[in-house]
Amino acid sequence: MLAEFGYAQTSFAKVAERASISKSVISYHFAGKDELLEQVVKSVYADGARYMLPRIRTQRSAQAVLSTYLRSNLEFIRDHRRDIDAVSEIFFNVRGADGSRRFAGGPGGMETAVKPLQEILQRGQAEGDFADFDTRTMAWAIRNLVDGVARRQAVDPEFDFDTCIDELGALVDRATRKITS
Amino acid sequence: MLAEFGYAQTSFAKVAERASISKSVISYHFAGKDELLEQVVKSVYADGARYMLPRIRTQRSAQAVLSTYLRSNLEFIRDHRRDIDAVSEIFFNVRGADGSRRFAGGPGGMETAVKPLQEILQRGQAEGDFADFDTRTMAWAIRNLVDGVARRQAVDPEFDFDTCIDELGALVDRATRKITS
Amino acid sequence: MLAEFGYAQTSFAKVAERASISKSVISYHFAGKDELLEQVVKSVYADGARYMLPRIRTQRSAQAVLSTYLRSNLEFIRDHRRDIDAVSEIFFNVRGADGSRRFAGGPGGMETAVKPLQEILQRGQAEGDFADFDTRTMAWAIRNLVDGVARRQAVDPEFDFDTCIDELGALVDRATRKITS
Amino acid sequence: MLAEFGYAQTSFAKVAERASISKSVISYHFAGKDELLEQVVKSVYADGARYMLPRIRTQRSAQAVLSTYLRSNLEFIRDHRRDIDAVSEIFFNVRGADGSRRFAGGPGGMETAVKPLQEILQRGQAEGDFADFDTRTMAWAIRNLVDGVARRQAVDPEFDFDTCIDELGALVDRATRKITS
DNA sequence: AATGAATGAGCATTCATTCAT
DNA sequence: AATGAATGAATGCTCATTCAT
Repeated sequence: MLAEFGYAQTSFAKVAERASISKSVISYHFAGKDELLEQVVKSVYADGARYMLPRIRTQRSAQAVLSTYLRSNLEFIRDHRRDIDAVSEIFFNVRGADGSRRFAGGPGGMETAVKPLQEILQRGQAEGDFADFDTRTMAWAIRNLVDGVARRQAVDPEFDFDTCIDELGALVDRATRKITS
Repeated sequence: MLAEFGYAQTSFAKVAERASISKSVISYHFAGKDELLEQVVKSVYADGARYMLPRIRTQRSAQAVLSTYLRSNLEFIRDHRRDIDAVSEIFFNVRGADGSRRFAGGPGGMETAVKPLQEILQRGQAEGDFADFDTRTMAWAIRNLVDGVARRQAVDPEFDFDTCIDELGALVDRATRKITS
Repeated sequence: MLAEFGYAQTSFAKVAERASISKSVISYHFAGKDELLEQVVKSVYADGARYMLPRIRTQRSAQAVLSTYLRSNLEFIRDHRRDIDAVSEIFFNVRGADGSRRFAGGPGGMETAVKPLQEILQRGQAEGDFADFDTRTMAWAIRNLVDGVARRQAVDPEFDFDTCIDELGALVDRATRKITS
Repeated sequence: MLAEFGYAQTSFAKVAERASISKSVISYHFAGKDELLEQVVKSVYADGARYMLPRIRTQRSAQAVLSTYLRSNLEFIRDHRRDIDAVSEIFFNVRGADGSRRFAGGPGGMETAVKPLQEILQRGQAEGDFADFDTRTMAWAIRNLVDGVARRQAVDPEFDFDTCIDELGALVDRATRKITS
């Protein structure tokens, strides 16, 4: 729904009609629109973590962790396209009264996603596998690469997911790996 | 306005109040909300092209062109933050009646941005400067990196633009350059 | 309301204020302005039929049927002046996007009213009671006579309904009856 | 314009666009919307009088005057369909602030049309040509018959004007003529 | 637990009109 | 004489939310 029509065009009325429930049941179960959306975000992030973490945990080296993180994240996006689109809509659109993005630092916010990634990168640099880049910028860059795939998937008819996973894996590898002569 | 409150919270009424004009003057000058937003997008893209193109044209090699493209694009984003945010909002939110993104392929759409970038990458590969990657995926990746900066700028208090420009320049260089032993 | 202020001056806001309800309740109960008006028309026509039909059905000869049709229709108009005025407003004013009258052929449209009248006239001619006139023109003429009474009632201070019923009955009788020497 | 789209859908903006003039020129030349419409009504009524009066004046007997009045009026309606439709729209729709019909008694109002007709009928009764009916009701009835033709013309695809003129002439003749044995 | 009816605030848009040029 | 720009009021309608049942 969110994924299909976008945030601005998604109303309780439409959601309720689509789900064959009454509008008021939404207000009944959630404190408000924002709480409903927060639940959606939390739920998708939990699903994502449930898929990715077991795969990542089998890895030892920072390099392998990063590569597994990237691959499993992209696989999750590939297999949960509508959910991911919905979360993008929410993350991008939900604002407080002052106009600030509500999900900026909260659950599902970028901070939550960037921090652990940055830690992997720092470990890789400490272990001598990664080149000497700014870990925060690299962490953001990788997140942008991943999130961008969700958007590309939505609009690019030439898009092939498996090629993309391989290519981005190679790209990130080249971008992070320390060159040894 | 758009940059500050987001698409869903930006109404004619608020725009008019902010600009100290009447609501109806907006409908008077533009055929509708969508036309107004289209004008904003076109105008910002024209500004961007006016800034970037002269810089890019001084370069010869694909490598230099790419690096200048990236740097000048980031500089433009740095110096036109509100405009860029506004365009992000519009690009992400404006939809047709069927829910499809209206700006997906049009002026300012991703296709318009990805195509020329892809051509630079193809030239670089032909000239033997760039590694053997999928040019379309790389072009999208670079666009995502650039657009992600606009978003990071909006939410990351630790963000330093000049570091970011240098780091992303190096990142893209490592990700594209052919390794010669 | 419609009867009082006319179609163009009857807005949701005024209706709501008059009825001491909120504007939105109108949109809640009806799909739109046109659907609301359609319901009004249907309802008044149903009332009219409920009044007229039992009276007409007691008659046998086409002459008696016509005279009872006319009299009962005028009585209904006399006793439901506001409703009739409202329906006139709607019938005359509601248009499609192309400017065509929406109710021209539909329920409450002239066709619906003219057809059965024409059949009575044809039967009367077949039975030898009515003169040799064009039944369609006569049917339209009788409808115009009847509908005109609603309008006259609205503007003519000298108007007396019972005189009018008698006079129009005699008029139509003279206009339709076959002269036998 | 009025004839085509109806009163409620006819705005200065549309009129101006159709006429290739600026909106403001309308407000410039007329005191307001109502004055403009009044001019339209006056103009059409003057045209009607210019067509009908010379024809009527050639007649002597009330019977001949009535028949010529009817025929020439219908001919004028046949040949000025759009104008007549426009006037119907105005007459039916223009209201004062209190909701009263502005043109009810004024130029083009029913009173103006009914009075002279009633006088013809009274003369005919005095001269012994017409039966003993209520002249005011008959005058209104004839006006309704005539005005109804304009409406029928707009919606009835089976309508044939020349048949209608002959039939209504005969109808009114039967309805008014004194029966002499 | 769930809902249908109702609501006030807000929406983009159109209206006839004004006014400086 | 004529107009383009601008406006306040009003339009039909949607919104998330409330509340009695």
